[in-house]
Amino acid sequence: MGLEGSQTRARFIDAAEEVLCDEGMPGLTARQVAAKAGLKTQLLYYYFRTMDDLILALVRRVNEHRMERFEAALASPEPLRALWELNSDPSGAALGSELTSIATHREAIRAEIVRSAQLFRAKQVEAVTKLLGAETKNGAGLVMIAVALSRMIVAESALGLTDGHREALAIVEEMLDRFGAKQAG
Amino acid sequence: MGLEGSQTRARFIDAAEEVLCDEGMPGLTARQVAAKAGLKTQLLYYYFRTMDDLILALVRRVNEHRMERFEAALASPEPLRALWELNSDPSGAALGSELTSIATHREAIRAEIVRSAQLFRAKQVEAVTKLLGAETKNGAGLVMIAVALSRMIVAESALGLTDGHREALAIVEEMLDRFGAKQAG
DNA sequence: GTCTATATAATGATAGAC
DNA sequence: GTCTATCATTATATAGAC
Repeated sequence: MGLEGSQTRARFIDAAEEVLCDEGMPGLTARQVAAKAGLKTQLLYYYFRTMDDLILALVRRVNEHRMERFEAALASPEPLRALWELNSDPSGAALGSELTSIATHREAIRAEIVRSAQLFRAKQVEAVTKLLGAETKNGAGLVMIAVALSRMIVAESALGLTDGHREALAIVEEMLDRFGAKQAG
Repeated sequence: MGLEGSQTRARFIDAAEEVLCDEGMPGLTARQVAAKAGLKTQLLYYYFRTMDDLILALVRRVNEHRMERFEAALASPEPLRALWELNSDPSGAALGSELTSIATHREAIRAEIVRSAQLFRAKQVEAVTKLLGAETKNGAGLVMIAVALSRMIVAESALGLTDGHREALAIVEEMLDRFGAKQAG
């Protein structure tokens, strides 16, 4: 059984994703990942040369998941709202923020994260621009606002800080209703 | 000379602010702060019982600075634009993001950060609502969007990821022009 | 492939001399 | 107040037995 397709290897990546979601980047240590996987810390270094290697594999995994969920959202009956909900999903938004944090502090992984973020943004902008059609000529700007807003709301909510969230969500709802109506009609 | 008013104590806090700006939360260690201050690591524990104590003092300092700059922005000839620029200032926006990160990972300091974030948001919402007057009934929502957007743009720019930034800034500029014109007229 | 044992560096923090 | 010396803990990572 090769290293690439190994089930044990996959368990480490699964555990890393869980840890990143629950504890964020500071918790992403060899010990915590191995503990979550129920495996020995030293075994991790049999499957991954370094922690950066594990994190790189994790980043690729997170991006694949994100892309799958993105395609599913596009196929839903109300794609704009589904996209907003995808971005607002606590675990998804948290992972997005943590990826930015990882990219900031780990040079070795930065390029991969930036590249995949660019790809994901391009896909989202393309989809939103198409969905909005003649409604606006600035789909990219709206995507930026939606992504930034959803991430901040999720991060702050985790702290119990919700001031202004209701009002911001009202703006989003108004736009979704307006554009959703145009799509349906 | 008491501990509170000590100049050496202030040097540690200065150094901590620099480190937080340059390296982010992972770099905020006793050794790095002391090195930046040009002082011994152990001396830090004479002035601060624990690292959390130092970080708490830093949080209070950052908030004071932020409030001062906020008041200055309000007094400027174009307050809305000055507020946007305050939020978009790389060091200010980076500190805002790092404070959220600290609050997420350090329970002991969370309450202080959340409280000051609530205070700052309330002040910003009050000011923007007043400045916009009859233009909008949702100043809080606009403040949320502006803060979230500026933080994300600053964080991404530091990674060399600028896709969509121009388009998002165009939306902000359009609104500043519109509301600025109403103020002037 | 998985284990025990260990190397090395960094972390927060304390004791006690001066 | 500042110093030297030190400790316990955790980090990444490796060596070698089985």
